[in-house]
Amino acid sequence: MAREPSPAHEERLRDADRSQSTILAAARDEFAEFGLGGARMDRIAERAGLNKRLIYYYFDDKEKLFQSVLEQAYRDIREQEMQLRLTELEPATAVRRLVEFTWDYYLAHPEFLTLLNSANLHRARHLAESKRARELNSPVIETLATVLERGRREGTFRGGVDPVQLYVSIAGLSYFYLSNSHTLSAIFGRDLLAAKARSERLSHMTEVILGYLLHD
Amino acid sequence: MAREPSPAHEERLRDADRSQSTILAAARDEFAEFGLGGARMDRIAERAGLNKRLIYYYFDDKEKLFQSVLEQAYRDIREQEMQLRLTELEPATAVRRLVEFTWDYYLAHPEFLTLLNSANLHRARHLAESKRARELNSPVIETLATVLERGRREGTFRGGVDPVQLYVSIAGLSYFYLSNSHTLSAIFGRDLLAAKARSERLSHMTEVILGYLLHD
Amino acid sequence: MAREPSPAHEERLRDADRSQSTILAAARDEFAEFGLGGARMDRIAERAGLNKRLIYYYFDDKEKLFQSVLEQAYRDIREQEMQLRLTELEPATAVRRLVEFTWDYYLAHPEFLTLLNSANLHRARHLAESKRARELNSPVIETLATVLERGRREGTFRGGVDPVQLYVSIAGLSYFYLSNSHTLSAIFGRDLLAAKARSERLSHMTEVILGYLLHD
Amino acid sequence: MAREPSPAHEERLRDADRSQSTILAAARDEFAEFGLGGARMDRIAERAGLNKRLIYYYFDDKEKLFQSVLEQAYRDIREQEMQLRLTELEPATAVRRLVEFTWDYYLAHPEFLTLLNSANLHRARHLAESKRARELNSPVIETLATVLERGRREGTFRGGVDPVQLYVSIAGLSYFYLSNSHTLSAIFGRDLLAAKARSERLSHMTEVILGYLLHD
DNA sequence: TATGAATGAGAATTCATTCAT
DNA sequence: TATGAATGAATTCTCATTCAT
Repeated sequence: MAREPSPAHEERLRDADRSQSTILAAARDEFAEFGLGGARMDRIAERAGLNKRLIYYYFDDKEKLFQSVLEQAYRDIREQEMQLRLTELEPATAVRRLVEFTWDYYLAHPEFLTLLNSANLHRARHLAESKRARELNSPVIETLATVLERGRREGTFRGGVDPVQLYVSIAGLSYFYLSNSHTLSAIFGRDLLAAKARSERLSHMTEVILGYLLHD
Repeated sequence: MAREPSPAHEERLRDADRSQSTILAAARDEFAEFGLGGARMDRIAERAGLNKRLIYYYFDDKEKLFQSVLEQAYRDIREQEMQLRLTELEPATAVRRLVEFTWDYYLAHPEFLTLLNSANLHRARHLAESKRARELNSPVIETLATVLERGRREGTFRGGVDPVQLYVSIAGLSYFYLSNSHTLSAIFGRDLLAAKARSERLSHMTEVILGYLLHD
Repeated sequence: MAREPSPAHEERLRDADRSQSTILAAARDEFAEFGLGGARMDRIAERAGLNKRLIYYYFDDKEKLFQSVLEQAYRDIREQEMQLRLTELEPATAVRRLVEFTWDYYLAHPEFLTLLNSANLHRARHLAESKRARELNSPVIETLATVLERGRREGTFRGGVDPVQLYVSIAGLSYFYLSNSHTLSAIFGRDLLAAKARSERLSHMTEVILGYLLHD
Repeated sequence: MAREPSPAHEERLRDADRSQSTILAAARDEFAEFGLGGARMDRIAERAGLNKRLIYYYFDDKEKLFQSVLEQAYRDIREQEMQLRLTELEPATAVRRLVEFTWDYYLAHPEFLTLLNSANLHRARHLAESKRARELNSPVIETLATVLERGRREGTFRGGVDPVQLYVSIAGLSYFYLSNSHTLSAIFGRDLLAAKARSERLSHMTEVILGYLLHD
């Protein structure tokens, strides 16, 4: 007997959705703070203000929960990248914009860095098992290719630049500095996250990337 | 009456040293493979072929063991950096040499990357507690400053380049690619560690750094 | 919407209470037999017929478990003391009654003695941490004060007797004999817990206390 | 070939004796502080400033070491009791002297109390295994019998007093107060070891014992 | 959908004791 | 007589997971 879903049913569904989101957010914070090995299901439940059993109900086990958190993290950054509209800008401005965006996003979402680290520690097993791994590919790569090509045609950019390599380089310049800010700060004996240090880093990175790309 | 240490006594001391080194190596591999949280003292003992109790005898607990492993890892890379003799090379060659060295070292010592990640996940607490943290500073920074200055005076390099920023950038270009090779491979759907991909990456990085530094 | 707890819910709660009581009783016996240091969490779980993990679930750790056992032991003896109704008896009879009660209680609850010894070995740390320490004060002290005062007014008891001192003395006469019965038996070469020895001890103690209190 | 012991040999023997005494003292303190179960062989070696292996060389194992400590503790108090010369005093003075001595000794040797407690927790197994257990019997018992008899003949003491019972009672009055001073202090909320409290306790105990013994 | 109670398999750490010299 | 190195068997405590409702 097919029935119209009752309002009560709908409400329960919304509750269910909300619970899952709450759990995902709590798990993301826990995994980000302690890594996959150090995260505690108990604490995730506590952070979420929900019963531990419910986590298992929705996500089966810790590994699958981590996988879901990881996918969500990728979806989040991809969604932001989608807003960039780089093709509407001058090539140099577009690249500068991408450098800034990457830097700002990593700064605002430090959990993204530690989640990536955890994923890689486990040899990206969690992505390999994800059917949607390829969907997590950045939309920026395509855009960047267009930007590079236009820059080259305009004569401002050098040719022969692989957009994937450039994308990875732009990410790496921010990533290493921020992901390792604690050890670097300890070793250099100064706070790499102070406002001045941050702005100097951003200038440097922009200069490196544009200095490399731009013809003289 | 102070006595000469007997040969037997000396040998025992060497045994003690050897045991500690063996444990450190085993722990390094275990921590690199599973992270601090995922590492198992049992497995470390097994890898070392020594009694688990002995680890505690020499290193007190897991945290201190990790700290020792981390310090050793830094000492290892610093020792290699010391051999570089960059000042004896032309500025551009010196920089190229440093890019290659960094890349090769990370490739040959993937455990260094994961150890760093673990250390940062724990906010470098283990370095902060290390009295020798500042001693872990890279000797290359000084050398790089000299190289940059000479290049600028010769007119081949641009001026105003902070050697620390550049050092971090060179490291970051290799680090991100290698540390995240698993997730990147999954997402791009190709093996980033294949020989061809590796040589392309090295070329790209060198071009980026030298393209940025060199005047035209 | 707050709901009435279901019968099933209530039963589970009762189970929880029952489990905690079972654990407490098992722990009391184990601590009494082996002391705090010699007690084994494994054995407590076995005695309780419950999973070891559950002990930690309810009592956090061994120390807190001991503290709970200790508080319970005090509550038990205080509850019995509360039944004594000493004020309804003649002063001399009341004191005799208290001596007998103390003796009988220690005889019937040898675990109380060893628990006290353990607590003192640890400098009463477990009581100091108990918010309810002061509540464990004996209700008998107050009663004894009344009894002593009435005896003095009647002219049968001597004056100037501190009820706390007397209470401690009455306890001490039984306590030392019973708590140290093993060493004393070994040294004297006779069984201090044989029926005859026990009745002689009770007579002696009563004579000491009343001989001291009573005017002639 | 029987030889005269060489001076060097003698010296070694004295060293050996000294080592054993040092170990015994260290063990006594450790057992007194932590009980038999809580004592650590490592700490005993550390306290003694001697190698742990040496303890096993002289005392076989932890149990035998405890037994030796216990025997030594009894020998110490018996030796002091031997100096009391109670028979040279008036009966009442002699008893008062014994009460004071017991109190002072327990105060000065709190380790004696905890050692006794530990011994009893283990059902005096360590004494039972000692061939010299009966030798540990107090010489005071005999003396006390003489004193009581003389007091009775002089008409100052009541008759029918068992010297063993009295000895136990005198010990018990001090023992309970001091052995349980921590719990009692916590429960009564005042420091039972403060100077004033101590002198009040001694007065009370003397009054109890003499009030019981003395005719009017 | 939601929950408190319960569990088995580990995991870090401890400890008395022995080895080798 | 004396010692530093080494060990196996516990022991406390943890953790992901399941049960029962």
